[in-house]
Amino acid sequence: MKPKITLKQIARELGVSISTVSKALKDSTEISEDTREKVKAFAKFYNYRPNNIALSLKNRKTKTIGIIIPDIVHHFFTKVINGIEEVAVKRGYSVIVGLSNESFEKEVLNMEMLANGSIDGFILSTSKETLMQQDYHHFKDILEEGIPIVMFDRIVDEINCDKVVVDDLEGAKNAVQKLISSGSKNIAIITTKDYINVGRLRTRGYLEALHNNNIEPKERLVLKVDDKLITEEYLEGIEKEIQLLFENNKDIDGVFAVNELYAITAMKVARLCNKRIPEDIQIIGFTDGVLSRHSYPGLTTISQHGREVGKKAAELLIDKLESENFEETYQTVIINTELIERETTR
Amino acid sequence: MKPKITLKQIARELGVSISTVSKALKDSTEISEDTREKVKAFAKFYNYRPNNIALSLKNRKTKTIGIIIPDIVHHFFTKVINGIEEVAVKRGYSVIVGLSNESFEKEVLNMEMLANGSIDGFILSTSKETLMQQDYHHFKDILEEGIPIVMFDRIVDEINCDKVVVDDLEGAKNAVQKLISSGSKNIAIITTKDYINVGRLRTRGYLEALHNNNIEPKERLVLKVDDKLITEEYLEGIEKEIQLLFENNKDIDGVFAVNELYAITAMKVARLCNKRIPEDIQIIGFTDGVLSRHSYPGLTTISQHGREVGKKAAELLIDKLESENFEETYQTVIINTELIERETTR
DNA sequence: TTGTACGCGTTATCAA
DNA sequence: TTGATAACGCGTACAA
Repeated sequence: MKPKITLKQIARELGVSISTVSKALKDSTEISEDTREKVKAFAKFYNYRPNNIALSLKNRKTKTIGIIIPDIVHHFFTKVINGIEEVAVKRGYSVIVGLSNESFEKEVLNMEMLANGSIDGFILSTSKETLMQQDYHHFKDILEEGIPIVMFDRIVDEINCDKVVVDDLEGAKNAVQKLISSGSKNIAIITTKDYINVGRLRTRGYLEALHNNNIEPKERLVLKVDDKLITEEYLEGIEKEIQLLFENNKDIDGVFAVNELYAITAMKVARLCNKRIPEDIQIIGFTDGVLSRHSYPGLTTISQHGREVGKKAAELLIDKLESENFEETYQTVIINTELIERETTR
Repeated sequence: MKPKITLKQIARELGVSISTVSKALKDSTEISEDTREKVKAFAKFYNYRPNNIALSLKNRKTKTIGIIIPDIVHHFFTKVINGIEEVAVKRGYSVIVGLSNESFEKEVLNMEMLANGSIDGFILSTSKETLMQQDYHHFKDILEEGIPIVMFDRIVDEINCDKVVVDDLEGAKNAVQKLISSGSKNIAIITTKDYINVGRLRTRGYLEALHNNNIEPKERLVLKVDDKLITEEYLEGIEKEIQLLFENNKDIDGVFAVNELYAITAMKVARLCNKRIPEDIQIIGFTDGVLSRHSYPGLTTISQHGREVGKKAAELLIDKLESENFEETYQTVIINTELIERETTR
């Protein structure tokens, strides 16, 4: 076993001082050609690399980004991480991931932990519990400490920081417009409870699209699923709720689901009701997922471009981190959505 | 803005020495009740928390685990991360994620970067390129440096370290046995090229199951897909290959696919060939994914228990990190698979 | 009971 | 051209 070598050890072996070694390795002209070569050869032989921790302590910069997300087993978040990581490595940063598991407490703990020197800034999407309780003191505290935050997707309006969001309103409008244009008359929406801003915006888009086409919205066609953690039993719960929606509203001929799971479940229920897709009923989802592409029939969706969200978020954060005069000016970047037509629409 | 407070600042404010503050905060009896209270009150007010970086430097332990995986947009890996994170936080560790993107170079770079003090140990799954090139010097180097590694799923036999694997052989045997028991006579396997040990083992399981049932394996029923990075065009490539398999072997009445994507694609092709599932052809996959559960019809699969893999890997690693006398004894833990019957088998 | 000194690994400044 | 010293933030052995 040969543990990592340090400047000190090199210095001792070569009979020079630590600072000489340090300078030699950085090609400082202060050091003679001779010793420079000697030191570099030795360092190379022993595969010397500066210790990141020591550098972090000295520079007061860790060159790592903390990502806090509610759930990693989720295609959208995973795409976002991918995007973040891509620009992070490109700009010399590492990425440390904390999962809140949709819990307020875990979100707070995780952030406090990482904020104690482990990271230079955060990129995060808020947990459901946090959104529900509307307790954002941890975000405020961390910003107060001078640690920048970039929020994405599930953002908090009350917090003043950079944000990257998907164009939920416009995307939803496009989705519903597509259904209308293709002949659906009675369009249901399967959405989340209102405290999730994402669901709220998509619901608004649904209503606006209806309005633009002079269609009277009907309360009975709006299903707000109680959005808890996804467990096996809960899944059945969603299915039951959607089943009820279909049974009580035999006239439904179009469905806009605010996420992939709801859309897929709606397809399943439609099949159970012997409705043909897309002939009898059109379905459209909102997601970036794998399910949509590989479902049968292929699900038409509004793609969220999660990767772009991540890339943009990382750029915003790193720009802020590396700007000398960190101006107190924040922006909200909106990433456009895209309608991907597959087989569940006509 | 109120930046993080340090021991030094507390000491200065209170007119005592740094070590007094340090001791007071740890309830040392060396310090008088009086100053202890005073210090603690002050620290609490200013929300003092020790700086992780300084602690890491001092203790020569970062209390963080480096995870290196080929691809985060992948349900199995995501489950594994989930498992790792769960036991990591429970035992006071953070998790830093590096993506190799199936590239040898990125794998090496990422590991070298993190090995310079950022992490205490690695949990990793090897990239395809690394497996293909069979160049494992970076693993050796890092182990040499005294940094423990736990490999999972795509392991490397030549490297001496702890490993956690799914029981690919047994799982594959069970899958094929299920097909045989349910009446399939001509069972095809859709697998990867041999350099992926996982694919190799599953292929062996397929052959063993056939053998156990006195069925002669047929070369023409074995499809080894050229397993590159998954892109849109590549996806079509797989589909074509499978289509060819079906067309050239009209007698196929059972398919064992070594991953979810192949299985789903096989289902698609079967539909195109007007084969009823499971009446005319049974299909079974090998995965932990979401696709299987939500596909139509629901895909029967061998579940890999990714979460368990992650949990076990994290336990092995942390145990090793925290054992005083890090014995040079390594184990390979095998996580059992489970047959989950859905609608693609009879 | 409190404080001093040292070390973790590095770099920057200043002195030799 | 080289080296000693201080500093980043913390904990601790030892001295006062």
